[in-house]
Amino acid sequence: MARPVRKGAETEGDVRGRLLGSAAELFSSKGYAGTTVREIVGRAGVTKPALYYYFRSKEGIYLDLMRGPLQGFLGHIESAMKETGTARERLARLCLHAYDDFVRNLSLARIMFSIYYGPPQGAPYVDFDSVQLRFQECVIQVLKEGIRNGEFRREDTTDMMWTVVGAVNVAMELELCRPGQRIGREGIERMLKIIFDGIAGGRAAATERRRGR
Amino acid sequence: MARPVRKGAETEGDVRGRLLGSAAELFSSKGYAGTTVREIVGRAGVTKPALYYYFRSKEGIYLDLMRGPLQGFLGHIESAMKETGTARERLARLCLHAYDDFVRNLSLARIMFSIYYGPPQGAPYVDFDSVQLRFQECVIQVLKEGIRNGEFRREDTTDMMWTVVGAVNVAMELELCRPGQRIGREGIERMLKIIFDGIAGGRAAATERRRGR
DNA sequence: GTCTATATTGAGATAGAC
DNA sequence: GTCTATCTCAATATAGAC
Repeated sequence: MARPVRKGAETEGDVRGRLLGSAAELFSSKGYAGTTVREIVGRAGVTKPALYYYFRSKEGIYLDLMRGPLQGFLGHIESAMKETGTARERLARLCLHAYDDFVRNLSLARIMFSIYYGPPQGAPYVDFDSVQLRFQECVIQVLKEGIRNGEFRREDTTDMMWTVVGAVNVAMELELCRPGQRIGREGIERMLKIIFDGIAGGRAAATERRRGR
Repeated sequence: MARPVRKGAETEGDVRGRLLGSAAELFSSKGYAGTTVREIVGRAGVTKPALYYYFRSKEGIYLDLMRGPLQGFLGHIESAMKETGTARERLARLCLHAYDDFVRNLSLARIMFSIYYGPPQGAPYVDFDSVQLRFQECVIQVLKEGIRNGEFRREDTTDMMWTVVGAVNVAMELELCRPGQRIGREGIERMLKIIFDGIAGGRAAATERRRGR
């Protein structure tokens, strides 16, 4: 044998890719401040100058790591919004797309989650908020369509949106802290059914409302 | 003037209390690994040996900080379970107690949240899970009572529980990342109404179900 | 591009005076 | 109990050879 050929057969192959993969796992399992560049390069099988060559710093590799999945998520919800169907179907698809994206990038999602909801740990600023906001806007938009066509009651769409977002979030959170006991896609659909029934419009709900006022 | 009298007039007064307060704010705003003991003692107006005297280490002050609120939370939900009323009322009270407790200890809640759902950041292990599990058990217990007395449909209580927990969590998360735009107690009550309507039993829902099968 | 070797800073923790 | 002074080690980052 000549020297060990690692290119192609590896998860990433090149040094840059191995560094990104290593950083993702370590940031995800120990946090940003809790991870050292020694560990990152050690797990990637290279030395420190390699990291400082490809990325300019610890902050640099962190930022490079975040950008991809965030852009991907935005793209996926935009294309999910183009699909057709009832409001219930479209909302379910939107939520499941978000959940699938989350599970696909579970490692990075964990560190994003902990920095978005928790302390920044000294990590450089990343605008998670605008992504979250865009998702909420999409949910509200479909809810309003559902109200217009009579699928949902004519009530506060913000409240409805938060309830829907809560269901998706709780499925994600369960995936983070108790993967065994996860709700999964089917669980999300069952939670959404409960919520949709709770905000249902149409005959029964309409008469009930007229009676109530 | 003699030397500045700080006792009593301070938030905490004694050195130990000032150290705890300082650590709470710093862990909350910078994470466990992102906070240094120099910062903790600096903000508390004392020097390092004082911290190592009262607590044995950085891990020690962190653990002392977590224990109180966690025990308090457990106590509050147990006493909330003793109160009476309809299942809807009891569930709402349970959720609002949890939310109130969260808001009351917002600083610590932030760091708990980020370590429970995210990477441990090198912080020593704390059993957040059993507290969360106990809350979930309580929700399920009241849901089952609601099914027995006809308030709720006879369906999967786990799905119902997750939907309820999702609503509470989303209110907490909003408090963490966008305090201005918070849903608050009233928002939780409105979300719960949606969910309760979605799982409602009684006359209408009962006939609907008999028809559906 | 990737290494060895090292600079520099600041981390957690402690000895010992008062 | 609280301080000054200091230990030890590991952190991020870089210089410069190959």
